[in-house]
Amino acid sequence: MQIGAVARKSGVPAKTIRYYESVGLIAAARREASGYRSYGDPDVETLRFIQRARGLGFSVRQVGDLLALWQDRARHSAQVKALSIEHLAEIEAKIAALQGMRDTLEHLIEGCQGDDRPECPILADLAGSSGAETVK
Amino acid sequence: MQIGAVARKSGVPAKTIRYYESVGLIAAARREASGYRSYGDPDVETLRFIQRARGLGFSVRQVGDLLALWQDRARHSAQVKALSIEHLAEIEAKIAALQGMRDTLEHLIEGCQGDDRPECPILADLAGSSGAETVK
DNA sequence: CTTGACCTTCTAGTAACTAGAAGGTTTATT
DNA sequence: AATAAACCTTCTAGTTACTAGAAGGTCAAG
Repeated sequence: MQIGAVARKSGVPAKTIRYYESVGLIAAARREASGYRSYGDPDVETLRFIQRARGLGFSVRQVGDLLALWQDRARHSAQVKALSIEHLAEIEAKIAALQGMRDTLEHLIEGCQGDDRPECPILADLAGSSGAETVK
Repeated sequence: MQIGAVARKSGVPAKTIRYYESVGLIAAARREASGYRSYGDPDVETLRFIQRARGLGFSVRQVGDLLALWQDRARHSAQVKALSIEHLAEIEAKIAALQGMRDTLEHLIEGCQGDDRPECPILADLAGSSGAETVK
């Protein structure tokens, strides 16, 4: 299989596959006589695994760790769980930060007339007019 | 005031102030005979404004727009409101995406024993074992 | 023998900084 | 005067995870 076919089957763009190879997330592919990369079905599986893990927000580095565990028959599920819990915490922190922004923003937007006059509590807040503070 | 003082007063690191200048978010500062950048109190206010807007998640580009509106006496609050609503939508989209990840991840983590055995529903899911799907 | 669909590598751009290097200026102290 | 400490300057490069584009090689069909 050439890279285009793997890309179609896995859903990972060919450019991204080359990128993953370049950063060492996946092993360098065998080459055909032409110099074209050559893949097999297991490679498609690997790319799908990567795709899903990335979809859950794991960083490429974390995906590398997961991949290693996946391919390690002697792994302990505790390792996978620990990695996942760590990532979950990061996600929750991001959610909390975004919710803080959302709440403040919603509040400010509500207070803004949104007409052709210049008065605007959003700008007033950003300017530091002591009003509703930009989240603590 | 030199850049270090403004940095302390505004809370924006000197390097970041230079960066903001380099990308045109703030005007190039006047220079002292020495070549050092020179600032006044209004500059501190501007940087605080930027700081707060960034804290609400506005992109540097958006902050530039907000800054322009802030300094425009003829602005319409509707413009500010529109920009903010747009940004709020982006934030909510991010929150939703992260919540999807969190829910899936939580579910998978719950199902994982986390012991010294290799069986792991997290890896199984990533491998595409049809189980709990990686969010729809 | 040319067209089209593939493939290759390499460079650079994206967002928003941050770190570090190499070196100039100012102020205080010896 | 010399020197040290604390500032400041510019420039380069690294961070994350790709993506776009350029220039060019390969292969099958017409």
